[in-house]
Amino acid sequence: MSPKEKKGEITINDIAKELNISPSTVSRALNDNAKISEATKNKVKAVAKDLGYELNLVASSLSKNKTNVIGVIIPHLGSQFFAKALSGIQEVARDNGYNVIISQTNESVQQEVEMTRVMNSARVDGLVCCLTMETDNVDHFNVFVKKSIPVAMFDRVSYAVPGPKIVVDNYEAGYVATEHLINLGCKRIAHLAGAVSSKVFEERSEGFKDALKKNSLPLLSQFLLSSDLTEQDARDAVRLWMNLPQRPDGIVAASASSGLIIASAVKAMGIKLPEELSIISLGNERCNEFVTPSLSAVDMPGYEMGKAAVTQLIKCINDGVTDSSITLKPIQLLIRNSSFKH
Amino acid sequence: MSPKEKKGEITINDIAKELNISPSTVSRALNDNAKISEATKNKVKAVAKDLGYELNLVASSLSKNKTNVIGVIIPHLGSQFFAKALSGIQEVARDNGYNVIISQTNESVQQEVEMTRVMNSARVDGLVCCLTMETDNVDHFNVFVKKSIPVAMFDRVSYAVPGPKIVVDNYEAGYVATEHLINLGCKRIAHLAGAVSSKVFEERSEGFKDALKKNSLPLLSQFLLSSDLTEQDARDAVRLWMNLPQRPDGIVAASASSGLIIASAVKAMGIKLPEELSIISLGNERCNEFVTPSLSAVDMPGYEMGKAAVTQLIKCINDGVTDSSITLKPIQLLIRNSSFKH
DNA sequence: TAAAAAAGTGCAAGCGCTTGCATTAATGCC
DNA sequence: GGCATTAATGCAAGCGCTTGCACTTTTTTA
Repeated sequence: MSPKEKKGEITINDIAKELNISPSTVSRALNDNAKISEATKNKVKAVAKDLGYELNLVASSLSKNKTNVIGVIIPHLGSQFFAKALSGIQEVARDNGYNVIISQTNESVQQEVEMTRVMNSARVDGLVCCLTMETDNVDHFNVFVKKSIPVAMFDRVSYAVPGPKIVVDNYEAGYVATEHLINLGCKRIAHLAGAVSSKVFEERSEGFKDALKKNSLPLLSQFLLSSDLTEQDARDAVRLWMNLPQRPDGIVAASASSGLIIASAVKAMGIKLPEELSIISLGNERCNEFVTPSLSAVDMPGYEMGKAAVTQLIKCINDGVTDSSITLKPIQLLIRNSSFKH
Repeated sequence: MSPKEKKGEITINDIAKELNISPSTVSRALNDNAKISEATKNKVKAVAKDLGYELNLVASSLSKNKTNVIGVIIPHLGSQFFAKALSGIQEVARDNGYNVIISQTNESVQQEVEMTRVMNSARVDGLVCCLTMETDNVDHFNVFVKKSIPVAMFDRVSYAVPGPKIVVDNYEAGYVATEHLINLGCKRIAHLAGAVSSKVFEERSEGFKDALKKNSLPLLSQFLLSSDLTEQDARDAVRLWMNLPQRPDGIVAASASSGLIIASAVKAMGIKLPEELSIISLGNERCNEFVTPSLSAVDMPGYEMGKAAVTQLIKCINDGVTDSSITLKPIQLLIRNSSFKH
């Protein structure tokens, strides 16, 4: 094995030796530095290609004190909303020359804290994250704030951390969905809400309530349920509502998956959708098109949120951290067969 | 701004100065090197914590010539199967002290080539990937092979690249699914297959054909269609089949999403599922439970494949590249309401 | 045509950490 | 009590690239 192959890695020094010039010239040539003559650049590039040289990003990062890496911390990788968001994140990052390293918290605050530590160690140039449901203390982001490493948050955000926030107008989502049911003639609308501690779900609830109020419809206390939106929660809610003497004639589900479960549970009870009951969910999944009846939904633009988050993040990386806050609209109302004109 | 804060980063030198010892001792102490006394270790760790020191992985990687990063190249981040796989990949990686950097090819070979270049530049310690549908030339992986950087492939793999291969037994999937329909009494079973160029789909087809043969059922040529499994392809297949004088009484769809579309298209034609026609798809999605009738499927264990891929990869990183090839079984047959006893 | 400006390269330090080897201090042995 | 071990620490080079500054050569300007 010749010494050149020992490490299997070609460096700028190899190129330099080959051409009898200095490594600094090689570096500058490869980076298209204006001070290097075209002739030299061409020679260098040719040899680089010849030898199969590929920039060592690790070394480059160290000396430039910039990694060109964006860290992503999200609750799950497996769920549709986040998968979409991640896809958007990765695309924009790639287009701007950034790599992205990922991590999932599984809704555990402890994991979230741990992951910020890892991201810090990796010296990411920026962070995009969606907080855990339980996160209220956000001190673990201080490391980044102190170093002016921008942190962009989307969906579940905290205004206690400076940096871009990308959210959808959850209030409007709740409002629009509810109003849609009202326009169809529903009079007794129920809402399965998410944990009150979460801004996202609180706002959706507010939108729901205001839509009722604006339309002079009463809000029955049993018709507004808060939960963790687990499968069991959804089933319990359905059981409770459907055993009421006065059943609801419309349901607004706070999440895509709870909507799906509610619809399925209701159907299992033999209740006719949408004739006896209209359903709409806040958050759309591909499923919604395929179930019978297809499920109306307010679309939450995960992909767009991901893109927007990174776009803003990169702006901050380049121009310094700012507090830009983007509320994505319009939220698309997808009217399908689960909501019906009474 | 004091000089210590200028960079905002605490280094081992800062700790060394604070304690009047050498940086090497600090480094060793932090790494729990046996040659360092407990007393020193404790002092060092205390000061490190005090100053808020966090290892600079970039510098560490450079000097150790090991990044502890695993690169992932997959077709999409947004699709359910890959999202699951990614989730498994990330978990195992994290548990073993690896970070993962991601990229998606969008089924473009050119992107795939580009991404291998990026991963090489990032000096990943290992690569896990699922090839593009169109990938036949795999020369772009040679860089890694030459450097003995292990490459683990899952689902869509190439045996031309050394390293672990994680696949499901696609033949068995096709076989089992078909047999299930046969056991229900289906006599005229059709199959919408994927591109023949793909091993995955070819094997599923083979399983389908063999199941028919084994059970002495004829294979009608119009009943075996190859396609790219797009939405349009699925609709076309349904139209063709349902206009036949002798309609099929069972359909095996080569993918989860085509199965969903087939079921939906068939229902739209007023055909009764599962009374007139049984459907099963190779690949399961959450949707399948929620559609009516719920869709039977052979489950493809994405999450497990992801985990297995990284597990094998890390084994290779530690012990050298080997060609371990894992075929995941048993594939789970999820019998739901779309397949019915005739 | 001499002086000034511009163009093109090279030198060498530095990014923060790791590690082989040398050095010193402490302990054990006969 | 002198010598060989062992334990604990420091030195300094090196990982591969970047970059401020110095230097040389060429071109421009008056």
